[in-house]
Amino acid sequence: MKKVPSSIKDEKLIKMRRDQMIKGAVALFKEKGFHKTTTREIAKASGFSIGTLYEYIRTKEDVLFLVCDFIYEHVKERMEDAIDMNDTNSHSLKGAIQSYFQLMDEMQDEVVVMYQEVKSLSKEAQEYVLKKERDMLNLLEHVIRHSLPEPLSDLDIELIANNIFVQGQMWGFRRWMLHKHFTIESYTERQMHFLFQGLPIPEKA
Amino acid sequence: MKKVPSSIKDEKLIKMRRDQMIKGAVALFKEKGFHKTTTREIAKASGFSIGTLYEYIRTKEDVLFLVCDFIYEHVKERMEDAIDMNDTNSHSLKGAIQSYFQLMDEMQDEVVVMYQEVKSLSKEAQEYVLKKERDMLNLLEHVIRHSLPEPLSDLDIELIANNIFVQGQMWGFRRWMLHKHFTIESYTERQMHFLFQGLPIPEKA
Amino acid sequence: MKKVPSSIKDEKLIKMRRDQMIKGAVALFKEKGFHKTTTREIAKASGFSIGTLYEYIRTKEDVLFLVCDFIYEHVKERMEDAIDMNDTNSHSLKGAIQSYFQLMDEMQDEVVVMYQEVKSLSKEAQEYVLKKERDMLNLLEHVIRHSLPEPLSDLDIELIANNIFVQGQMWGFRRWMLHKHFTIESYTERQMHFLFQGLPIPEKA
Amino acid sequence: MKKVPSSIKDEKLIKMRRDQMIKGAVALFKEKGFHKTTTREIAKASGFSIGTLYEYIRTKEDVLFLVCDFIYEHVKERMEDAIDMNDTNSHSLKGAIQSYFQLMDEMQDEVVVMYQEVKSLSKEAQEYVLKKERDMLNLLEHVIRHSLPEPLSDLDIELIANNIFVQGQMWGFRRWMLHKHFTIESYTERQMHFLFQGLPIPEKA
DNA sequence: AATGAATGAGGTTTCATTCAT
DNA sequence: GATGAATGAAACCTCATTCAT
Repeated sequence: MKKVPSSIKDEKLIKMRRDQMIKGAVALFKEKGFHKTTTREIAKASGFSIGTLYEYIRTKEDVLFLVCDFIYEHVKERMEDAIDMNDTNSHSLKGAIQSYFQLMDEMQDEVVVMYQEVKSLSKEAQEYVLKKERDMLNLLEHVIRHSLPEPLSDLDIELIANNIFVQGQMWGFRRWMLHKHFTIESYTERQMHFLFQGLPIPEKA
Repeated sequence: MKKVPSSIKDEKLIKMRRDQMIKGAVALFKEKGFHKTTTREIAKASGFSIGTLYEYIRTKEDVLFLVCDFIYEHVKERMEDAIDMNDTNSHSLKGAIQSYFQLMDEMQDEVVVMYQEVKSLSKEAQEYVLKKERDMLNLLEHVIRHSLPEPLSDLDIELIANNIFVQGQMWGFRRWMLHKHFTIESYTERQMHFLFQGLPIPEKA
Repeated sequence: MKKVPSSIKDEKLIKMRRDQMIKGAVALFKEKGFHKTTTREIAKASGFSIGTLYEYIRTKEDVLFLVCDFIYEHVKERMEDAIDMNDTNSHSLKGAIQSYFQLMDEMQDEVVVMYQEVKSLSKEAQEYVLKKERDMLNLLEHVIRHSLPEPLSDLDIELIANNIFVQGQMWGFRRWMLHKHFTIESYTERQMHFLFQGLPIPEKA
Repeated sequence: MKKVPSSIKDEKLIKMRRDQMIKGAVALFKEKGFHKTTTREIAKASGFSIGTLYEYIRTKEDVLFLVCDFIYEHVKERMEDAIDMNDTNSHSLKGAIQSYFQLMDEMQDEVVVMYQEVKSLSKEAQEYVLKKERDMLNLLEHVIRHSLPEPLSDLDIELIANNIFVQGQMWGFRRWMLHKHFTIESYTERQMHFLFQGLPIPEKA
C-alpha cells in the first residue's frame, strides 16, 4: 500500500502538494498526453519549481501513477457510495448504472486520460491500478447477481458487468460520436432500455 | 487524399518498403507503444537503415499514420467484404456481427495498437483516420436498419452500432479480463444472446 | 589562520559538531568518494539536519577541508609525539619509521581518503594542508640527518624522507596488493631491511 | 576483452574518434578532474558534438575507462618493449628501471590522472584495469628475479617491485616536491643508488 | 540553534532528423 | 536508392544552498 516515496517528512504537506500535482497533471495529460508533457510543465502547472516536484516523487512515471491511482480510487469510492451492498432490491441495478454513468459523465476527462495512459505505467504499477478496476467490476457483478429475478451464470454476469463498465467509459472516449445526438440522460435511458429489452428479434431466432 | 510524400519515385518500391515498415512498427508499438519506440528501432525492424526509412517518410508521426491508416483500411475492407449491402435478409446482422468479431479476434494486436495510439496523431490525421471508423459504423447501421423486423429510430440504430463496434474491440483491449473465461466463439454467442434477448426483467419494468 | 567560518557562536559546540561531521564524512568519502557524497548524506551521517550542517560550514568543500586538515593534523601530532627531536640516538630513525608505519596502519582509511581527495580542494586550501605534509617531511629529515653515522647530502636526505613517507602511505593505498602477503610488522621489517641493506649488488656495480 | 560498445559500425572510425576523445579527456581531467569535467566539455575538446560523443560511448564513465585503459595499456606496452625477458644479464634491472622512470617522466600527466581517478570506475572496470598493473609488476618481478646474483624470496621480490613501481609514479604525483631539486636523471640515479646501496648502517644494527 | 521545504542552475543522456558518400 | 555518422535541441533528474519557521 505504501507507494511513491518522498523525501518530504510532513505527510500533510505531501498530500497537499500531490493533490496540486495531480490536478495540474490531469489538465496537461488531457491536453497533450503523458509523453508530450514535460516534468517542468507539470511543476509549473502544479504551482511549484522543478526541484520541489522532485521532492515529492522520484520519477516522471510516479506522476502518472499518482494520477491513475487517484482517478481509479476516486471512481471506486464513488461507486461504493452509490451502491448499497445490502440492498438486494430489484431496482438497485438500475440505480447503480445510473450513478455510474453519471459519474463517468462528470469525470470524462480523467477517465479518458487514465484510459489512454495506463499502458505507460510499469507492469507492476499497472497491476496495482487494475486491481481497483477488478474491485469495481466485482461491485457491479454483485449488484447484477442480486437484482435479477432469474439467476444468471457467473460467466454471463461477468460479461454483462464488463459491458456496462465499458459503456460507461464509452460515453467519455467516444464523445466525438455520441455527444452529438445524446445527453447523458438520454444515453443512460437508451442503454438501459436495450440492456433489459434487447433488440426486436429477427425471425424466430 | 495524397498522403505522406516520399522522395522515392518508384511507387511499387514505396508500397513494398512501407509494408515492411508497418509490419515492423506494429510489432514494436504493441510491445512498447509509439512514444517509447525509436525511429532507429523501426528502421531495424523493417529491415533497412535509418537513412532509408527517411526516404519513405518525413517524420516519425508519418509511421504512426501509416500504421493506423493501414489497420483501419484493412478492417474496413474486410467488413465490406463480409457484409452484402444488398442482402436485407434478416440473418445478415448476426452474420455481420460474427464476421466482425472474428476479424477483431484475428487483428487483436493491431486493434489494440490503433486504439491506444490514435490520440498521438495530429488532429488532421486523426480526422482522416476516424472518417474510416465512421464508414464502418455506417455499414453496421445499414445492416441493423435492414435486418430488424421492427424499425428502430436513427438514434437507437447509432447507439446499437456503437455498442457492437466497441464490444468487438473490447475482445482485444480487455483480453486480460475476457480471455480467461471465453473463447471468441462463446464470447460472440453470449454477446449476441444478450443483444437480442436483453436481461431478465426485474419487476415488471 | 582562522579558517572555515561558522554562524554559531559557541566554540565548544562548533568543535563538537565538526567532529561529528568529520567522522561521518570520512566514512562516506572512503566508501564513495567526495564527489559522489551529497551534503544531505553528510548531514545524516553526522546526526543532524542539512540546515544545521550549513550552520557550521559555508560550502561542501569546507567539509573536505575540515576532513583533510583533521587527518593531516592528527598524523602530524602523532608523529611529533613519536619523535623526540632531541634524541639524536642512532636508533631513533628505526623507531620513527616503526611508529609512522604503525600509524599509517591504524589510519589507513583516513589516509586513503585524504590521498585521493586533496586534489579536489581549492589551490589555497591545498597549500594550507600540504604545508603540514612539509612539516612531517621535515621531521623525518631531521631524524634521518641525526641518526646516521655518515652524513648524507640534503638532497639525499630529502629523497629518503620522501621514500619513507610514501612507503608508509603505500601500505594503505596499495592494500589490495600488499596485505595479501604481509602484516604491518613484516612489511615494516622488510622495508627497513632494504632501506639499510639495499639489494645484493649485481656485478661489481 | 570486448569493452565499451558503440553504435558506430566502422571500427577504424571508432578507434580514431576514441583516440581524439582520450586526448581531449586527459587534458581536461588533468586540469579539473573527472567529476568536474562535463561531457559537453569532453565532446568539445574532442572536436565533435555531444551527440557524436554518445555514439562512441554509453556513459560518462566509459570515457574514464577508455582513458585509464589507454594509459595502462600504453605504459605496459612500453615496459614490455623496454624489457627483454630473455636477457638475464645482470644489467637488465638497471636498464628496466631507467626505462620505466623515463616513461613515467614522459607520461606524468597521464599517470597522475589515472592515479587519482581509477577509484571512480566501477568495481568491474577497476579490476580490469588493475589486471594490467599486475602484469607490469610481474614484469618487474621477473627482471628482479633474474638480475640479482643472490636469490631473493618471492615476498622480497614482490616488495621491491612495488617499491620501484611506486617510486616511478612518485616522480609524477609528488612533483611539487621532487622537481624542485631533481631532474629525472638525477632522481633515477639517486634512487638506484639507494636501492642497491642502502643507507649507511647506524651502529651495527 | 535547529530544522527541512523550496529552489533552479546545470549535468547527463536520448533521439528525430539531415546529408555527404 | 541506400547508408549510417553527425548533429543539437530538449528531456529528465540531482543536489548544493537558502531561508522562513
